[in-house]
Amino acid sequence: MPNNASSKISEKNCAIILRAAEKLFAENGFKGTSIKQIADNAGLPKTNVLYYFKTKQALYHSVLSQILLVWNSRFDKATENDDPAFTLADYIREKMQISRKNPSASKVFAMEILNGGNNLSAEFLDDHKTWVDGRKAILQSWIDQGKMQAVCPEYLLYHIWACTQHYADFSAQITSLKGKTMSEDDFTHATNELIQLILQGCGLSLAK
Amino acid sequence: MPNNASSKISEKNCAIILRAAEKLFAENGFKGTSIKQIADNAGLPKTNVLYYFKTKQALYHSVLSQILLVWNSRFDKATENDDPAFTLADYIREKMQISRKNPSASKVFAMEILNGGNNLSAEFLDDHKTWVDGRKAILQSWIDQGKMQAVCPEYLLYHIWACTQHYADFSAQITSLKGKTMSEDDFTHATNELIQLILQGCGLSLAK
DNA sequence: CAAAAAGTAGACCAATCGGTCAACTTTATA
DNA sequence: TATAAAGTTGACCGATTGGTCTACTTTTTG
Repeated sequence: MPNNASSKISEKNCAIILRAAEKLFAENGFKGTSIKQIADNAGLPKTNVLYYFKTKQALYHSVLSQILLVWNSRFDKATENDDPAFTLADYIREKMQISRKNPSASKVFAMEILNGGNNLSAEFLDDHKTWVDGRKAILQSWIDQGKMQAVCPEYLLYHIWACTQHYADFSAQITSLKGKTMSEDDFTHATNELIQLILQGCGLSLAK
Repeated sequence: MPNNASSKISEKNCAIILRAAEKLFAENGFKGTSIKQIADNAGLPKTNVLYYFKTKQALYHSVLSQILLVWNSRFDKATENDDPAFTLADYIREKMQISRKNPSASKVFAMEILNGGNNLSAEFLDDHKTWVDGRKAILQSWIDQGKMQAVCPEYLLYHIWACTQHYADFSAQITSLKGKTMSEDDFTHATNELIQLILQGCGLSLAK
């Protein structure tokens, strides 16, 4: 567990371990995943995993913070002067891409929240709240400017998260209903349907 | 584990055990919950739990099927002649009520799907697909009749599920952001916002 | 090139877990 | 009320788990 990602070996092995751990935690949960499983999946002996990550909890925390680190978006930098329709459509597209490209990350996060979110740092929670407050303010200003219909910004955000994350978290259900996993085209279709639903639901449109 | 819910004692104890198990499975997952914990929570010795439910898996399956049993809705009996706006609003209201009244059930189901859904019976999966196919047909007929805008019925269902279940499954995140748990009024507000979003997103309105 | 640091790895351990067994008490029934 | 069935319970067991210890090899570095 080199704090400064020193050597090449350490960097490579940690990455392999984190990838294996993320996948297994997503499939079987924290308690349902053993260090041995992670080690086998990473092609390393168990002791080696414990060498880089002192405890299973520490490894889980690393997986979690690695996931949260990547979750930034162009919406982060949106301003009152931006166009709501374009900005929201863009945000939805980004979140759908994350669900498509990294479903395991979404699942681990979902499971963490589902179980109470007690492993999320106060720091992350603070940052998250700050981000949400910022987005709410921008949405409200768009509403005040008459750029979009008066909806509650907070619940709008919840609904966007819910729908986009659903395609990662509930992929097993969708696969079962479709009889096959969602293709690239299916994802594009779902994304367009969702953008249309949300924008129109807020009285917005992408048409120029 | 009396198959025919014979005696009063069996009935009562099974109910207590199932309630405790549902709560704990929702909080800690299948592997994260021990029979001892369930027994303690139910106020019974561990052996007694194993007397009614032969294995932990069997208990989990009982919890799961008990959850699925309750999930019927007035939408089940909707027809082509019904009003889409009213029917969908009603369905959303029902699903939001379930999230409010029985969040643990929703969480257990979510976790099951998240982990692949391998504990759901082929029978349930079949019934579920039949239900979805039926709803899709009704939605499509509403569209064909010009009663609502042309949206993909399948994805619309996904989005309704995603949003309504979000309020149960991600309650920890919402609580963290709000600084308090959602009140009855908050839930009503969220429900109205969601109904407005979905209906308007489908070109519908509740106004007479 | 030698010493230190980093990485690898098997043996091992205490704790916990799911589940069994046998002995007992309570409840239902003929 | 006698007998069977249902319910209760502690003792116990093998398997798995997270984690430690020690010894070894490889890599880095002065």
